Amino acid sequence: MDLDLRKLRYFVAVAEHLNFGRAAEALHIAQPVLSRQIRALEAELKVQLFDRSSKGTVLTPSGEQLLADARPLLAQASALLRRVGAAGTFSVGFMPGLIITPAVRLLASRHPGLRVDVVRTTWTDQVDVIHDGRVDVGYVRLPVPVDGLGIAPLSTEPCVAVLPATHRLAGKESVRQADLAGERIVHHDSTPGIRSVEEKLEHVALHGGVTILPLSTAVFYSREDLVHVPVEDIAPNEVALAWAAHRHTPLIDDFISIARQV
Amino acid sequence: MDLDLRKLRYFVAVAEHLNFGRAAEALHIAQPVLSRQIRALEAELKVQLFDRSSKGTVLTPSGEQLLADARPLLAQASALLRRVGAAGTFSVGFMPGLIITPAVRLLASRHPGLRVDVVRTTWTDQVDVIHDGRVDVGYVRLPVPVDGLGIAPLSTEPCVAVLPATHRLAGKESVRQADLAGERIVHHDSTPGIRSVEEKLEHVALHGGVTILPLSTAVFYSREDLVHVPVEDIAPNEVALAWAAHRHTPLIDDFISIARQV
DNA sequence: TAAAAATACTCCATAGGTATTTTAT
DNA sequence: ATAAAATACCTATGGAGTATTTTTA
Repeated sequence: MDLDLRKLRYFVAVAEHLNFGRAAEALHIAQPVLSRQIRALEAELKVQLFDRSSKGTVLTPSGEQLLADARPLLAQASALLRRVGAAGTFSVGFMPGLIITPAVRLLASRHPGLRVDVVRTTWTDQVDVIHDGRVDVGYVRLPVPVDGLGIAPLSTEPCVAVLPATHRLAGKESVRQADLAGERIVHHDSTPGIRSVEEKLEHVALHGGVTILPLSTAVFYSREDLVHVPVEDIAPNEVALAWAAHRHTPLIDDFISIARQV
Repeated sequence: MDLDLRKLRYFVAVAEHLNFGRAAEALHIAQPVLSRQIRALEAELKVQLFDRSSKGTVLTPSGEQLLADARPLLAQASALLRRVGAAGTFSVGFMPGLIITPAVRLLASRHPGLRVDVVRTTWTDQVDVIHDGRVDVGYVRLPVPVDGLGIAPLSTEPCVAVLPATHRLAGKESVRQADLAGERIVHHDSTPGIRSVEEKLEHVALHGGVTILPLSTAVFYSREDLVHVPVEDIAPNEVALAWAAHRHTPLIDDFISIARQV
């Protein structure tokens, strides 16, 4: 009748290891238990999930199908657990540089007794915190993977180039992308070891590179030895509010309308 | 460790009835069992879900919070069950009047061995079939409640007024909304007992009313005794492809790109 | 006193464990 | 012979039932 999330979790482990013994080890249970549970799951679903041939275990098409649904379901379940634990508090995620105080204040004033938390996010976890229930809504910088999210665009802001105060372009009113050709541009992905904006700026200051940031981020992290110059021909950065698409609570709806107004 | 969906289902029943005895009856279990299960759930979650005062049972804030997450989670779980049962087939929903054959053919030709089903939907269930797993993707007519859906706009088409061949406006090249003032306009919602386009048209033919339909729908259901005339000043109807936002399978991605091209 | 929920108890299905067997390379 | 999964068998947890008690309007 009801799906058993424990069995589903076991199934995902087997699907990931494609080996009952190692999956059982990862799950901290004995291998025969796992074999039996997967067989039970197959019986309950009336579907074969794995082909256990001698040369290894592989997913059947039904198994692939189940796996595609199983992961988000388990994620949603654990998000539910996290949220129930934090009931009575409303959490708002935000990327560095974004000012969310007015909206948060307004929400708090409208709902006396509600505790409102703010959670600073990064490029890498700005959507994760929404999916896993750490926040109810998040201010994100687009583009983001929109699967499973509701999105309300809020504002756009120009991008600036951040460079050492001694840089040849430092005094300019504005620059174009072409002016930056040949510069050492510091990206999150391209430069290993760079995990935060602070580190990015440190890198720029140390090695005389350049990095591109949304204006508010550049202002937020401004340093004496660095300056920023608007880049004319880069698409402006878009800020949006995002939430788990399937959720519908009065608080979330309320916050969305507040964020749109502010 | 793992959330128990059975207990969650019990919880939703109690939350809906706000009475353990009646909820137990609806669940076909004994009342003491339900009391014990809810207490167990509260213990597992370390949260009180109901205030059981003498004058009745009410949800606590934590309970409200849980309820908001519980319903979509249970819906997703039952959608999962439905989909696993239908593994190996890909189902496409469509509203009447939409031509989906080329896209369906193309998908089938690209995936030999795949069974492709088509499911005719209505205004009222065009998104339900996506959420409950009866279809993998659906051609929908906007606007739809977008929560939990991924949407890809496909095309727009003009709206036409459908009226009896004998109507005073029947011969016109086109009409404006003002021309229809004073006519008996047949809507889905406003006219009780109207459940399908066929019934709507029957109503129009019988009582000399008028109804507004997207062009393709009017053509699809054309009858000898009815004619249709473009309405200039109604926003064109938008057709989109929609799918469960959290799902990501190669087949869905493939169909999306096919639908966009066709 | 009546209605609603909780408690006491019994029974059984099933998850988990260890030891062992089957199966295919 | 070895590795991987399945089977056999045991224990204990926990779900479901009935009968009963507690609580409060």
